[in-house]
Amino acid sequence: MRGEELKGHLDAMLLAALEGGPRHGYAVIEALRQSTGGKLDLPTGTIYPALRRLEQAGLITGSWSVVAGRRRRDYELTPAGRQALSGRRADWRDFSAMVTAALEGNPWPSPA
Amino acid sequence: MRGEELKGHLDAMLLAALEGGPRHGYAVIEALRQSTGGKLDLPTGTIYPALRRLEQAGLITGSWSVVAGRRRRDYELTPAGRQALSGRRADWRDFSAMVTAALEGNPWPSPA
DNA sequence: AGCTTATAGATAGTGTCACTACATATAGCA
DNA sequence: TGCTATATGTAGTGACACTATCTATAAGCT
Repeated sequence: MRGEELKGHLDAMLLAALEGGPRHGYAVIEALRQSTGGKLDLPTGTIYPALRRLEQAGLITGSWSVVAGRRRRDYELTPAGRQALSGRRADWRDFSAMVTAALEGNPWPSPA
Repeated sequence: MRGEELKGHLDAMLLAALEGGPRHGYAVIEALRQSTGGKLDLPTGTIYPALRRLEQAGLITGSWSVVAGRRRRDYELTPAGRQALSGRRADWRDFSAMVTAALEGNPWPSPA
């Protein structure tokens, strides 16, 4: 999966991955890997900065915990995050419909 | 339409806009505006550099002409461009299926 | 004891690319 | 004379997902 393609859509997917309940970064990676049948395999260098960005934006809140001797930062959707998620989903529907329309284009040529 | 969202998908749309026959940059903008019901309204600062990039990549070829006293650069798909277009269309189908899957996610929580 | 893998997090730096803002020029209309 | 549409172009910016690298613990294998 070429990197550029993802631009602008990552946040929506991260929020969606947290919709089912709190998750830490590593678990988000796995959740997305599972829900996309292995197609989306995000590097840690992508996910951790992105989660910070979402936290700073107030869309998720993080809290530290220690499980099996390993520290985790669990993230949870805020109300604003839930709202943002539904907005992003709508955006995606619009966007994908638009691109699909552009790719289907005009069956017959209408030359300038 | 936020700019970042488009990243990586613009080339496919430009190639698609040229599929019905040669077009110059300005006409490509209008073609995409029409085929997307006005949703995609590309600025000239986006389209002209992008067409250059595609030309340099060998996916389209351009030629100057003068119509009604105005000079135009008409672009046409090369065989490589047609091949690239069908590849990009397939990429888009995969990509959009992946994002949709990620956004639908898991209905019930499966906490880590 | 030593090695590898999985788990878990982080950051510095890079590269791509669509964008804004601006500049140029012709044609047609009011 | 000015405005709009047509037509192309460049310089510079900013966003952001990426690569590469680092730290650290636990579990499993040999």
